[in-house]
Amino acid sequence: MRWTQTFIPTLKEVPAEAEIPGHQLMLRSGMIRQLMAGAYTFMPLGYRSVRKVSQIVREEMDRAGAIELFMPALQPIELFERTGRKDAFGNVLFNFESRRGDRNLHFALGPTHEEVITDLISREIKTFRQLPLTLYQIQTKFRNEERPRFGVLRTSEFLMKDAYSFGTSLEQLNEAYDAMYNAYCRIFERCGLEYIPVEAESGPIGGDASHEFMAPADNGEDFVVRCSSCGYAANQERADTGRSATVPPAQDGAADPEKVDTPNAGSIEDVSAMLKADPATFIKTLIYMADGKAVAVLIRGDHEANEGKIRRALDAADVALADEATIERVTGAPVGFAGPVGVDCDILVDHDIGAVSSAITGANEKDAHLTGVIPGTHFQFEQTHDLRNADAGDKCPRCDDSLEIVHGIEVGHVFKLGTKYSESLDATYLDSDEKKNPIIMGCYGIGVTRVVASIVETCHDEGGIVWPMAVAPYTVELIPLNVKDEEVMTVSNRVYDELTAAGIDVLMDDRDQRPGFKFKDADLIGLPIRVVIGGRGLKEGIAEVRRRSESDAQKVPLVDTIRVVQEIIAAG
RNA sequence: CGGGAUGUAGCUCAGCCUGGCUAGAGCGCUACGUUCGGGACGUAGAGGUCGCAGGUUCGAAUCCUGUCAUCCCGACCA
Repeated sequence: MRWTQTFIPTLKEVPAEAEIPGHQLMLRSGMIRQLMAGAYTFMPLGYRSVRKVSQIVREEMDRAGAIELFMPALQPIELFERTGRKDAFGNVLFNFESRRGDRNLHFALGPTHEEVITDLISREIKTFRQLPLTLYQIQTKFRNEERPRFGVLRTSEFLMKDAYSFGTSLEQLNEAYDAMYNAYCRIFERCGLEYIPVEAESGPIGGDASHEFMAPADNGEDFVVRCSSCGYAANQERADTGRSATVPPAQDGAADPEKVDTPNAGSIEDVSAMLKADPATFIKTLIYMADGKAVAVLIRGDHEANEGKIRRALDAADVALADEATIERVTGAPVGFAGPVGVDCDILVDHDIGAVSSAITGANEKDAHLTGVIPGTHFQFEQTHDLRNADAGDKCPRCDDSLEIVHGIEVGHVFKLGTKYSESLDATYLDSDEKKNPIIMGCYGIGVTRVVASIVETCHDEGGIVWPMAVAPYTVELIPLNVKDEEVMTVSNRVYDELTAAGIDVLMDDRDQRPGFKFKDADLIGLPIRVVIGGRGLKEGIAEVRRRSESDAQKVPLVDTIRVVQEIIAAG
């Protein structure tokens, strides 16, 4: 492709709306343009990378035995009502009505395709002989993001590969899951994207039923907890801590807690400022409703409660913070003054509480707190649990080292669904005993446009993008330094034709611009290999070949140019 | 959805607080000339309903009210 014949509007200045490097670079390199918040046009350059990533995804899905199909983005709302996800998605689901003749039809724009594919399978699959089967598509998804962010990283419309496996047994599910997991590793490796597979929150199936693939990036919205010695990695919601139970014995003759006035100070922050005390000496008492029953959850003041862990500790199906009325009934005080001493419900205690020797807690009385509260003495408990988010420095659950926290971008997710959708949409098969069973499903997603954004976000230097070879919009940027010089252009055109004939994606910057200008743009758009043809080099019969990732160019005899480029490509 | 900020030329921004003649700069763009190996220079130009609507005022980019849009922080995220 010749630059003058395509459409690559680069920007010298950083657009005001872009905050993070990846967004700035995609805008500046002319890869994307914004239409509105959360919706972007992929320009010719950006779209080439999208297609390269899509192609890698497609090849690896095919290799893993998945079969491609293409489903409608436009879907009847009724399917989401049947699975209960109309309410679960809430405002995130685009749904609207439209007239057709004298009828009013109610549609959704697909946020993902479990419903559509399960409905399809329910109609077409009759017998165990037709299974297992894994289907996938690469399609635009729609989610009404409350807050689109970071350019193409978080949008209301995005390109996603979604795959669904259907089987008759847990073994078939595990086989499909493993195949997808391995395919994902290959995909991210081929894309040149650093990734960490992490254990993720997986709902009722538990265990290893869900993994997220995270690209480590400072601007990532997710937190990954990992151990650098044993490789344990999990997202922050899921991560276990290697802490153990500590139940202190009751102390005889310990002084009673002292009540202090804390007018209008209901938060840990307020009270710690008022009493000049470290939040780590507080016990935070959160009143939760677990399957309709109130529970007081005790967490150290400087920690974050984790609802998933609380739910599992209580073996409850549903856990949520209690409403004000419940809190007042249980504690006898307004919100903000709950404490474990004298609270009228069960208590659930985090591991770290046992180690607090003398704590500040709510007094279960308006505008008052207790100091000198001794766990095990002033309130009793028989067991402690892991109830909070993991933190940097916590002990690893698998080895003796400690955990660290890194930011990450979620680029893929594999999930053992089980029979949630097959049951609600009646997707069943007949087994060899002629018995009807729900099909066992898995779902597997990769955000294609998000992968592109993650690569740009993580692969760049001061000058611009530094594309990994496999996903670069073009592999080579060929720069004739002076397009008015006939000899330079003759040679450049020849090299261009030869590179093209060798099957190499080449972009020739044939614009009538000064060399410095073109070099800057070349660094910006960041193609992996730069070939420069200039009058000076021509006198010596050489071209300059430079990898974008290296600072020095090598002088190559003109006749060897193609070979050298091919060698660089082969070396990756 | 809660909090904060911004909206002036294609882009980046000044001007607004303290209202006043024809609304500015740099970059980009057009023409001509000089230049030509890391974002050149000169000359001459084009380009603006100051987001939109209403109000206050003799007079509004500037003050007030509303509204829309975008961005940031937080909540949410099958």
